Amino acid sequence: MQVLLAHIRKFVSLSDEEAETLMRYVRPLEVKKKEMLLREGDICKEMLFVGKGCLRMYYINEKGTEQITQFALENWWLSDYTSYDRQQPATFSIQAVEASEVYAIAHDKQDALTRALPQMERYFRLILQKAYAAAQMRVFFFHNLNREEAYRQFSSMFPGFVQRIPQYMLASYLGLTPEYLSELRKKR
Amino acid sequence: MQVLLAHIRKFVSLSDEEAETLMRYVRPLEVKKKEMLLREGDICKEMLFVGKGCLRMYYINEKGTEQITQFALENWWLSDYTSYDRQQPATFSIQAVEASEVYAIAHDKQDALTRALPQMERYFRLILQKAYAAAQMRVFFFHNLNREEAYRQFSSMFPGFVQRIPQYMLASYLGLTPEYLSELRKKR
DNA sequence: CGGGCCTTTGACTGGTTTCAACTTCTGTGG
DNA sequence: CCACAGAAGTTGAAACCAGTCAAAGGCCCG
Repeated sequence: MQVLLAHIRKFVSLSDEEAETLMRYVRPLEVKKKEMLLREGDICKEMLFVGKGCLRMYYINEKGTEQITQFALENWWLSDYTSYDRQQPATFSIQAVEASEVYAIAHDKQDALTRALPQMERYFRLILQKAYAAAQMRVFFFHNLNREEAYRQFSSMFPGFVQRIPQYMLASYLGLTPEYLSELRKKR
Repeated sequence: MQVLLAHIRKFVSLSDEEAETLMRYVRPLEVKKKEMLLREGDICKEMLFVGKGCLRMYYINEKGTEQITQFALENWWLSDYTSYDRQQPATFSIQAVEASEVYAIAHDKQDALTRALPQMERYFRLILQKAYAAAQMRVFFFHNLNREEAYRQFSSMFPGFVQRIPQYMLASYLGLTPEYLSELRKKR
């Protein structure tokens, strides 16, 4: 829980007493590798914060293969926000890539939380602003670069992460086939 | 200004008196077609709300051609959020596609605004949540569909909008060449 | 009415996918 | 602790989606 508190305190102030209050609205959970946190079609009832480990969000495309749209590492929030915002069936599934420590805030408790701790409204605004900014930059990169350049760029930006996940997941995230990624790796 | 007030009131309550207060923090501006609202390299000092008209966000890629990453129509907010959030030089430029009515909120006034009207913190959180949700769905569509399908999907989702903008801008936004788009239009 | 920008057309090119077969790695039960 | 089955990664050939380039035609706006 300390990881989450530390993250929040980077954006807003929170006394020890307020931290106590906060913890009553947070559900901590330990998940095993490959454990599912959200299934396509279910309602996304919680926002998920990764304290330790790694999650992925994906869907099954028409060819029947998994297409990864997002990873979440330490200190990132992950949700199907369309499902969360409107409480409608999810487009995406969320699964643990590694054994992970996750902290969840439920949609139906978020109102009460922000009433109890108004500064949390600001915190959520700021993390969403950063997440949206990252999404804009992602469009920039993947429009601008071809697949090969995208792979090299991504590898050099997150060298540790590339080792951490299976290659076929990286291929899926970058939008290329495992075969082609294999060819690129051979080249250099 | 009524358009903005109406939009805010869809998410949070705002008395007439509070609306008065709000207006002191908003800069309304009329822009002509092709007028620039942000240039790459400048600091994005404001969030922009489109009351009427249409804006586009773009950058110049290494080949020297404009690459559009986003459009904003009526009731949408647009900014280079990386630049806005960290007050650092912008990656993108923003320009009016049509003559437009725009309402701007300055970064250095946003704090004072949310102190004067705490419910605005909630408003911004909610519109960012929706914007981020839309960004997630966009990744879903454009990973899943090939260029032809993306074009047909987009045309059927926003038939009016496709008429409203020049073809080369649509091509740029969808990430294909004007020549190829022309070929697709001929086909059906 | 003219000039420049937008759109169309066609030939050629290449980056990337698909498919199928083979090899290597990994984890689970005996 | 080893064996083995399934999962993950590699290789190569053939096909295709989409880009590039060049040139001509259409259309908007001054």
